[in-house]
Amino acid sequence: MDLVEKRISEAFLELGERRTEPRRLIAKNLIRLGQSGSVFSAGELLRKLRRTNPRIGRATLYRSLDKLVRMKVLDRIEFADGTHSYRMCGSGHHHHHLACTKCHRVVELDFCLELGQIAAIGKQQGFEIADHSITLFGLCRECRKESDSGGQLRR
Amino acid sequence: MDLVEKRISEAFLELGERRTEPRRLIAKNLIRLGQSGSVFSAGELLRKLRRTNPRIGRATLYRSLDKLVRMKVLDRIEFADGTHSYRMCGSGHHHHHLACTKCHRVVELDFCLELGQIAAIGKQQGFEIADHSITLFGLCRECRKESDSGGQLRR
DNA sequence: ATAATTGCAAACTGTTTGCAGCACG
DNA sequence: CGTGCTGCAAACAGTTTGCAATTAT
Repeated sequence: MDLVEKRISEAFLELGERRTEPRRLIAKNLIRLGQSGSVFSAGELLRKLRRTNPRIGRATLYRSLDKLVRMKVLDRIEFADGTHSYRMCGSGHHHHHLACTKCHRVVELDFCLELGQIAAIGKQQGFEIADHSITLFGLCRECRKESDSGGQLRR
Repeated sequence: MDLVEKRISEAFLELGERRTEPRRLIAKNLIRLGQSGSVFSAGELLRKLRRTNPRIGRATLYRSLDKLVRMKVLDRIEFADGTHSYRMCGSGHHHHHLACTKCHRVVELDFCLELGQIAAIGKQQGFEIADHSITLFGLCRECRKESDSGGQLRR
């Protein structure tokens, strides 16, 4: 928790500089969101921030999110339908995601491709591979239950 | 080539029904795009369609693209920056992508995760996993050359 | 001081919707 | 002929930009 807090402020420091009020507020909220493992959209977070500080600017938030994603403190998860959400990285290290296509719940996964595999593909295709993303899609336990018990409407 | 043509018209048939002029035009263009392996955005394709038929509607194209993606005739590739492009599937079967972060060139890859691995994760997390996507990101040969020879500006 | 950062409003991009009329079968 | 499909225009969501005012250092 203090770890995350530190990573956030460091991230802000590293690119921008100043320790400002809006950034503090954003950090505070992200830390809480990190602890609960929540998945959220920019809009949702903005609404939440504005409950505390109604005058916080949309652009300010977007600028911060960008920064934090680039610093890999924040994950941006792309869903199959083209939408995306944010989520604090639970761990500092490389990982992938398992996402529920119905409720957009997201689980962090530790598994990965083998490095040799990636290297081989890179060489074969003449690409210098810098990164990769793996996302598994499906229904989570809860959403599965709901669909099981009789489709959209029960009688 | 006739394979693809067939898959496109079948896809149109399967969901919608009618063999209409705009759909024919879209199919024709997609076949060509499939042959050249090009990656394109909805907007680009719309512009191209309108060179032949300036009155073709934006919505018509979007509706068709949706359909074709759902039928897996067309791939929608999500880039790390949140944008996406389309590309005809070169092969009918399951595959993944390697994308250039600079020019958005895309290569189709045959490799995949092991089924056992996916099953294990699903069981462990209580998810019913239905699908997954893997995208490798990096610089393609051409873009690598450009960046090598002296950053943004040479003297 | 002074440069970074902010809030605001307007602009923008890409996509979706509602609907009257057209045209496929 | 009837209904599915189309083109249009307007609406929409999410994000970005330009800028004058504000604020951290």
